[in-house]
This record gives sequence, C-alpha cells and structure tokens, in this order.
Amino acid sequence: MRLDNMLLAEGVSGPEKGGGASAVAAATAAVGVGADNSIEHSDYRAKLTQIRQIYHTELEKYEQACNEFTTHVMNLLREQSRTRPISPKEIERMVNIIHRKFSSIQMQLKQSTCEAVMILRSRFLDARRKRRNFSKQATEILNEYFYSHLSNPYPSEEAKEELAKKCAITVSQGKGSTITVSQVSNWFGNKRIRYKKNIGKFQEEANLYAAKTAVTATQAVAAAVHNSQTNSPATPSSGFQMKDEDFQLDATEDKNNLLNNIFTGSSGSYSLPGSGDMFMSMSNLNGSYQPAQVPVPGQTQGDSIRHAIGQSLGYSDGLRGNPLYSPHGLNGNGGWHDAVTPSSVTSPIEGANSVHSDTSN
DNA sequence: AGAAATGATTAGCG
DNA sequence: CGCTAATCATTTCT
Repeated sequence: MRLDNMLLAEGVSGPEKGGGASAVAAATAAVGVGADNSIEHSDYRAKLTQIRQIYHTELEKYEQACNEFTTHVMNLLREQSRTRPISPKEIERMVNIIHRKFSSIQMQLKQSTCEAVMILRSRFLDARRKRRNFSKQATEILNEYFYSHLSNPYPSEEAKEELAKKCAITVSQGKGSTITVSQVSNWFGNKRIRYKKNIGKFQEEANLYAAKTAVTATQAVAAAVHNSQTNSPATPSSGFQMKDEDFQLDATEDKNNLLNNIFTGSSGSYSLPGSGDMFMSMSNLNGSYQPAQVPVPGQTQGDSIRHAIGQSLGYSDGLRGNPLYSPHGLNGNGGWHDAVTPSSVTSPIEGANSVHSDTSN
C-alpha cells in the first residue's frame, strides 16, 4: 500500500518505538533531498518524532479499540447463541466487518499522518518559510565584494566558495551561521538585480563600501590627495555615454547625506579609521566643507569632494566601477558589460532616470 | 499594522 | 547550467 510505504519511508511507521534513532535518521535521509540541509534539522526531527508518536499512539488505540469491540461483539453473539443458533461463519463475518471498519479508520489515520508529514516536509524544505537574514558581517563581506567588483559582479565558483567560507567564519556565532555557495549566488543575483533597478538607492551603500575598501590603503590616499589636484585619472573616457547629469539629478541629495555620513561617521556603526586625515584633506581641497546640516546648494561642494575622492582613491577597483565616480559597467540594455559599446546608446538608462520622482525644480 | 528589506524560488532565455 | 526578472514569504523597520 502506498501510504504504508510512504510512512515507512518517512520513518513514521516501521520500527516500533525504541528504534527511533534509526528511523529518524532514515527519515531525515529521505527528506534530505539536497545536501545542504544539515541546519535546523533538530527542529524538523522534533516535529517528525512528534508526528510519529501521535501516529503510533493512535494506531495502538485503534487496535485496542478494535480488539475490545470484537470481544464485545463476540460476547454478544455468544449470549445470543443461547436463544438462536449462530453459525461460526456468521461470527467470522461479523469479525471481518469490524476489522474492515477499523482498518478503514486506520487508513484515515495513515492518510492524515502522511499529510502532516508532507506539510512538515514542504514547510521545512521551502526555505522561504524559514528565512534568516544573513548576519551583519556576512552581508558586509558580500557587499564589499560586490562593490569592489561592481564593473563585473559575477564571482567565479571559487570566489563564491571563498565568500561563503569567509561569511561562515566571521558569522560563526550561532544560528544560521553557514552560508552555502548557492546562497552566495542567490545573494549576488538579488543584489545585481536590485542594484540595477534602483541605482540611486544604492548610491550611499556603494560609496560607503568604496570608501571602506579604499581606506585599507590610507597612506596611498594621503599621498595621492596631495598631488591629485590637477590629475584626471578617474574617467577613462571610454565612449561610454553615461551622462553625469543622470547621476547628479538623483544623486545630489544622497551625495550630501552620504558624505555627511561618511565623514561624520554618523551612519550606524561605521567608523572610518583614517577618516580624520582624509577629511582634512578634503576640506582643504574644496575650501569649505560644513559638517552637518548643509543648506545644500550641494553641487559644487559635493562635486569637489567627489572629485577629491575619485582622484585620490581612483586606483581601486571599487571606485573604477562606482557610478558616482566613473562610468560603471552597466549598459543601457541592462547588461553588465565591461566591454563598452562604441558610441551608441540606443535607450536612455532607465534605472537612473526613474529615480527622480519630482521633476519639478 | 503597514512598508521596506531581504533571502529564496520560479519561469524563461541563451 | 548560470543568469535575469518577477514573485513569494518572511523578517525588520517605521
């Protein structure tokens, strides 16, 4: 019978109580379709054993009830046999009827148990229902990679593995700690899409991570800042028609915010090790940088700071791919080419334009 | 409570 | 098979 097989496969039926461990192991093995589900197993196991227990107790109850009922009927028949003759055949027939009734009830039990297991399984396997956000550190690592490879954010298999490992290591504090390669792939898929869809929204993040990866070489920065005033390294001028206006339109506001955030260190837990030096340099470069609530004519000041950063930090891969500072790898069609098409952008870039909802002013 | 963020899944494409 | 785009379901933020 199919239900029996099913239950057996799930480890619900099969070995009677006592052999639980092996049964559960079999069950988890059966459930473990993939390979990467050694997490949260305990939860599933607990639920499964619960189901198993219920199933067995119910089954036992039914059996007992069946026996009791048959003996009861037998007694009745025996009593009746005094008043009228009852053939053994008739008795057998009765017993059969009773047994059939009870077995049908058992079928129902099995079926509902099966259903419960299926539900449990689907719940368990459908990770969407058990989504855990990655830890701060993990997303940080992933973001770092993403923004430092913004021109081509497609990590190779090895890179994915490494990232997964790195995330797992830094996260090793408790639940949901292991991040698999496919999770890394998912993350990058989501990130690419979402970044592309609304670049403006990610501007702050992009700059933050760009700066972050950049500060790992603060000395170089300091050195670069001094003689970068007249250099122009940051725009390779590769026939790319990404107009700066696109960014300026939607980014001026963000720019100021993020700059404030970066340099005041007010954005959460982010701290910039060498920010003091950098800030000083920047301030000197553009003359007047007011820390907090700038009245926001923004453009000039933001631009100068932008250039200062772009020039001083332009060596890094991260900034090369950063839309604020240089043409990024996104083409108009939505592709992520770093080989740029000569001089024909067939469609205006939607992602950047669509951001400014208020065209007035 | 509702919106936003986010990880996972799915269909479709090359 | 890996990617994109759309979508789902859950978590986190407001």
